[in-house]
Amino acid sequence: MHERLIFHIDVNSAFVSWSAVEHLNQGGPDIRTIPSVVGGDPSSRRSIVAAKSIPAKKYGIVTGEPVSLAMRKCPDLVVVRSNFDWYVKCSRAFKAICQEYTPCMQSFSIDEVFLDMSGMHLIYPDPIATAHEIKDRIYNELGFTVNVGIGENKLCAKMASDFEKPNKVHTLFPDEIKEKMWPLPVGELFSCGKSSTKRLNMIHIKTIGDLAQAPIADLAMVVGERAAHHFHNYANGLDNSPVVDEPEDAKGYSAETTVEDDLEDIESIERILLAQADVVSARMRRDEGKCRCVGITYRNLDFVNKSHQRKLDETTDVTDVIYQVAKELMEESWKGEPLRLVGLSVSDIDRDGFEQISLFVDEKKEKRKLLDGALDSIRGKYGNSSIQRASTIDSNLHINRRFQAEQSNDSMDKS
DNA sequence: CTCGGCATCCTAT
DNA sequence: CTAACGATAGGATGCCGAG
Repeated sequence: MHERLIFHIDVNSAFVSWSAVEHLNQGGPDIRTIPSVVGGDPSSRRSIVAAKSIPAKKYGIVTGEPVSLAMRKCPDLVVVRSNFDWYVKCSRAFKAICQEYTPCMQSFSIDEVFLDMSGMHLIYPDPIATAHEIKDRIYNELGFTVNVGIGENKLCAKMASDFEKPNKVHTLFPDEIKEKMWPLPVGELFSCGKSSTKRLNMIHIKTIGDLAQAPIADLAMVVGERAAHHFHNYANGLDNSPVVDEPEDAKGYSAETTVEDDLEDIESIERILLAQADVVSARMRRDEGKCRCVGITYRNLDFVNKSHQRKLDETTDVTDVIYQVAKELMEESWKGEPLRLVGLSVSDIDRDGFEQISLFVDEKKEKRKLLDGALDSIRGKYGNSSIQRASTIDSNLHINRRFQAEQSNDSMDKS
């Protein structure tokens, strides 16, 4: 097999960039040039920083911290509410441009793609020039900047795109790994998070270079055999995972809700579970999946998480079945302490699409399926918020305030 | 010993 | 003074009991 050529393209501070373009369209300021953050509902005490501008970063503001803390670090901070519908449009436009350069593109998140440019030297003889062309086209046509990382595999391309920002092209080829990657703190290595960093620091591994040169047996003592090999490969720039251009089927669906007012009674909790069963099962039905496993999670005021799940006898996509199981699981597990978060998940998804044949048609079940189908088709026509079960309206006040996932490059900023 | 089932942990955007 | 803190997904790990 020949060597590969991979690009990783990452929108700089995606949510801030995209909100900046949106505000500029309406004659507002460019929030990229002032201390600003994007977060959830600004009126919520529990809103956190989803993305920050480069000027905001200079105040020590970090992604994931409470907006209230960020405002104390910088009293003039501009806080912008995230607009997920707009972000999806920006994301689509950005990916459409990227897709023009290769048939093999992997959407890695809302603001990141991998391009497999292998064997395209006849069309694009100069990869660095091509990367600049993509980057500049995105800026000229859409108004926001990206970084492009170039390497012989996905890991190197991704590490490279995280180098100096914004609006830059970087390479990380095999002969550059020692010079460009090894001096970095070990926590900068993709997939080396907080826990792994701490364990590796315990055996005096501080940089990616330290990690690359450590005996695998030493690594195994602190992170286990499997992770030891994984980290050894990554630190040496080794990765043969393919760019997967087909989106894969979801392995599970989940919803979780952090509430403004702590939950103290089972009725409030069940209202939320019903709302969650509704949205989760609708998403699963949209994808023509059925689940064999239902789970709940919850978090108390000390941030301690608990989860409880159960395998079902047969697969289901019926809202009410999922809700009933979730309710049972909650009753079995919750001891009555106040909660700040409740979640519902379905997994073990079956997509074969074969109806389970039963000689005795369950009439109740048929009716519930008809109901779900009717609700789904109305939602499909008029949008998700057009209809909801009466009993979920109250909890939807919280659902609608739900913060939308960050998924920008910001969480890769570690410095 | 291996596997399924489950709870928890870790990592990512 | 400290603590404050989101949604969603995928995978790893450890434990336990069954076969």
